Amino acid sequence: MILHVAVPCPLHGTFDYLPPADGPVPRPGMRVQVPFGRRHLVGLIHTVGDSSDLPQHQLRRAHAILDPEPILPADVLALADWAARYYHHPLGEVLATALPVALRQGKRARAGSPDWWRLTATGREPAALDSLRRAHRQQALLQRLLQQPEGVDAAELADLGGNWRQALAALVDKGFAERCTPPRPEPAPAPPLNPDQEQAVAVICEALGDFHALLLDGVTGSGKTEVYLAALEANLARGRQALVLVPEIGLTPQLIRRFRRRLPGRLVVLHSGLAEGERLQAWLAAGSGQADVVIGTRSALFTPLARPGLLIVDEEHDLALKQQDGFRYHARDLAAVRARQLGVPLVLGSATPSLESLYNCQQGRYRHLHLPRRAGEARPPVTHLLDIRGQPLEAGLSRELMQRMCQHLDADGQVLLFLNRRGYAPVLLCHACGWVAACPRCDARMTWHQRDRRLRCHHCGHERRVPEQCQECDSDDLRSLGQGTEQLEQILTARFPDVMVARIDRDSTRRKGAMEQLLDRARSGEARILLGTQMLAKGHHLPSVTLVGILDCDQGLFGADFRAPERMAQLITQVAGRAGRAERSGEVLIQTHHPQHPLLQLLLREGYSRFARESLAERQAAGLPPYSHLALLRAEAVDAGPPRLFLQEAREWGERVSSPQVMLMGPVPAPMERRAGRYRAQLLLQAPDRRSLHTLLDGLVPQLSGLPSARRVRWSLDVDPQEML
DNA sequence: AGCACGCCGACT
DNA sequence: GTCGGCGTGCTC
Repeated sequence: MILHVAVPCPLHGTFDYLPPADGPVPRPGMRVQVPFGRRHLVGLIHTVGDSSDLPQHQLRRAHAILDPEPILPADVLALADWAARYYHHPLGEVLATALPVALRQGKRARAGSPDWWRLTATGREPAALDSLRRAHRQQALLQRLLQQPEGVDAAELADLGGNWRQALAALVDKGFAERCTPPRPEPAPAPPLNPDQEQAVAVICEALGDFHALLLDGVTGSGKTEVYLAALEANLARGRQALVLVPEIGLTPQLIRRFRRRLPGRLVVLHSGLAEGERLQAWLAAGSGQADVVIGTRSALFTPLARPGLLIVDEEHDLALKQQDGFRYHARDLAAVRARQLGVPLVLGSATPSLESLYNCQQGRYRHLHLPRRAGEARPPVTHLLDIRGQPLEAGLSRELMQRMCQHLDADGQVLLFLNRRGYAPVLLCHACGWVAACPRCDARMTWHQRDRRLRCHHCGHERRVPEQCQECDSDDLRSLGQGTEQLEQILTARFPDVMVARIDRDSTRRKGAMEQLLDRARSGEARILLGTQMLAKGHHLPSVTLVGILDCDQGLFGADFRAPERMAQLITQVAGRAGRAERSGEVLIQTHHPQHPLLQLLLREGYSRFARESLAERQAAGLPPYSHLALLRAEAVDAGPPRLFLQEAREWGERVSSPQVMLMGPVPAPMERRAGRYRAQLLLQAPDRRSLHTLLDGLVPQLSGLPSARRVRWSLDVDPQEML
């Protein structure tokens, strides 16, 4: 018997071992402890065979099988295989992303007791709460537990932040709280669906039990979540589990709470922010079938499911679904592979679907479901461009936008301002000599953060104090250029002293729970001006926003990346979607220096779907994805020479093995050549069809690691790159 | 990746 | 004479 084992190393293929002398019968999907060179690694049995390409005497014996049963089912192994081949990434590393850290390290895969807690009879007595007057954390926790006497999932207690575990232990010590079994609460009733939603739900339910790919294309506020919930309920009623992927878990606490309230089964959450043990327990609960719904970020795609029935990818256009380093997979694309393998439907949801998914609809590969109307009474917002050419601006705000803000605030409305630049100002400039503060490690300027008197590079994280004088001429006339969210907040606080301003960006939400707190203030109406970056654009339900202002959309019009216009359109549409979601209709104002720009005109006059259709036609004419296929070979090093040399050699190899229809472009320096102290370059491969691209990569990738120049660089291959940076 | 081996320069 | 720099090779 020969074990073909995948080991967590950047090496392609599997390694052959003799089975251990004793222990369980080895089967694919079990972990094995193996000697590897001078080390001992935890590998995964990929296949069990009866022969090896190597002579018997070169094989070593595995030390031990670590699992009594496979921890990965055949479908996850098959998915990993497919992904390793498609992304040309070492199988062992692919499988490593599939496993929770605890299992990668060889810990036992044992399900613990459920992490659910409730108050004891003593704990429910008023005296208990009184006795905790001096222990705020314990008091808050007890109050939280009082709300749900039948028990609370520890994952929800984490919302309390801080050291809640310690407080819980104290309550248990006092005899106030105890562990309990998860109750099955009565789910909250579903609101009535409108005909479009009904129709979408009907199609999804019809598809249950077989593979179908469905694109749920619903304008913001159209009630996609209700469609998911209805589909999840139907799937649960068939006794099946579901997997729901979201771009970033930090942005979806509301969604999770809603799922918990509404779904009858047990829901587990999987993301990188969880403690190792929590993550393992959630993962095991999915694999054993104890969890009914798994909601997680991209790596949750690899979660074993005992009785899978439905896959959902929410915000399928979102970039965060594609891993940007190491094993660069796209969770949406792999979800399609997994759904097909499992024979279950895949639902991709978005208000601004990716061009790739729309193309798949055109080709008849995906079925296109539309939710063209907002749910309930909500009407679509009215959108206008504000021509700011030659206009005086204050912190980036035009007079007209300021006036409209006043009107909306006077009318008891709420205002949301979007500015995609955090910090006080993106440039610090010497007015005497023109010197600007630049990052020593990147080809980029440092952003001035006035509040903590520091300059920060947003590309590498490099920080320094704000200099008092110019570093070139010693002048102390340093000025800022451009504006960021911090400056905007300052101006608004000064201009509207009676109105609370909530700034939501990476700096103001760094603290755990800070974002939820700020959003709560917005939702309660306490804060009436909200301003922020990207993170404000994503899916938050802010029902009383009546005016949305986009301060600067012009970068999106002239991006170097061919996907820049599509990203801009998605962002504008998503931000605009925050306005007028309840009974009030909303207004959206977009400041621009290019009011006549055809892309903006098209988006505003015709809407996102029409914009997307036109963009697809342009892609077709230009032979760009999805009408062709790309792979990007990147290399970086402390010096500029080695990356170019490596890529040049790669190109020469590529030309030798490739068919003439595959184009090799480069090597060229990356758009920001120096970043974090390293010079970066790239080689772009473009092919009219997947097959010729992959034939080339099949021949090329094995050569690369053997190249002498490969040792002098860090290189990586990105199949279907989403960003050319 | 990790960890060895190996071959050259500056130190107790 | 050694300690250690990182170039090179290998892992079933």
